[in-house]
Amino acid sequence: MRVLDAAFDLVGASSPGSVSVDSIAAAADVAKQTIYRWWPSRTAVVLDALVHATLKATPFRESDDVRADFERHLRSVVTLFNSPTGQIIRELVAESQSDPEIAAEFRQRFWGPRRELSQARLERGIEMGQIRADIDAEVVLDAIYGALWTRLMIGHLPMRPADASRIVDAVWPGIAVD
Amino acid sequence: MRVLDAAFDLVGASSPGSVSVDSIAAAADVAKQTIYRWWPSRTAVVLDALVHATLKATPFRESDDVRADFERHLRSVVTLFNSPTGQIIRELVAESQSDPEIAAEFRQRFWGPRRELSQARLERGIEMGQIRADIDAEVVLDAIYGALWTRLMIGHLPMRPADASRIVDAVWPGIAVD
DNA sequence: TGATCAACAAGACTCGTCGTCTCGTTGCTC
DNA sequence: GAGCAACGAGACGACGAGTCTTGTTGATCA
Repeated sequence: MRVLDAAFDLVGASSPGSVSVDSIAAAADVAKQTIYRWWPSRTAVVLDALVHATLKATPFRESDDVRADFERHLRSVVTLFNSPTGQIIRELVAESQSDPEIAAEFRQRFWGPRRELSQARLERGIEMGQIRADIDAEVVLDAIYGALWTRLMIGHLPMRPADASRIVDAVWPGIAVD
Repeated sequence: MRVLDAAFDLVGASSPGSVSVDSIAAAADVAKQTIYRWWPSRTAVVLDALVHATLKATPFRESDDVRADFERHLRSVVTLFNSPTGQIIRELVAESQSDPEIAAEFRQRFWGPRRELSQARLERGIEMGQIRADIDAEVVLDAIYGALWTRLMIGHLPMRPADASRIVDAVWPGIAVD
């Protein structure tokens, strides 16, 4: 879809919030009305572009070492956040603050599926005897991934692949068996 | 300052992004030009209102038990995020995504000072022999506080005081001595 | 071949908000 | 009481979201 590609390129390349529907329409060589025929709002286009572009991004590899799997996955999240996709995510989270519907849809279509993958990996780790069974999975995942999400949204520090290891270093002793 | 009070009340009470300069001016019984005489932009007013309202909020108590201090502080952050101030923070982080100047000022005036307090407490903990000296302080703080910041910005789960304890439970074994 | 119709491009339009500008008023200072 | 800075009130221009109109295209079916 030309519209989604144009939205992805424009939002990913420039600073969030600076991309108008007119510019997306112009870049996609499409009439504005055509965009509103298929999407209810500007942000819905951007959300669709994000979901469309990240369907296969950052998969969760399942080896026999849960900790290594998490570290690997965190590393791919760092790469994703540092890519144009990171700009799009920033824009959508920003928009979510003033639009509950976008917030709900963002959680349902982007956040939820990824959270479920992480959660499933955590539970498998428990079954495999590598992770304690009495942890609060939500809190643990918020601590692990929240570190990166916060850097994405606040921008107080850059994200580097090595940070993935350090995050796991910080959290793992609290959840590992023994 | 009537303008700051009005901005705080309006933004804190309604959903972020729905408060215009006109409505702030009307609520403060002030001409719009007066606002622009003292602040460069709408968001600057909101940021000022936030800083003004939280000068003394969530202090860091320093007992001889670093872990208890962090848990207590996290609890106060939960309260802050669940209050109208949380709405204002959400709005400012959202605005930061499209305005680098606001982002920089938000980090400098709100995020920075609070981060320094946490960092200082962490370092004192190291001196006191309760925290390992080889931790990455930034990553540890991002994991601890990022869990709450992420819930604030994504809204996937509510924040409850008990979560403060669980966050500390999850992270502490990774940073405590022994 | 020709009628029908949905999707389309182009662009005018309304509406709300940001930020600027003008003008007349207030209240303080010398 | 003259001068002046801050003020209230409100008009104004710019801009982007979303709607609406008009004329065109291209596929389907008789």
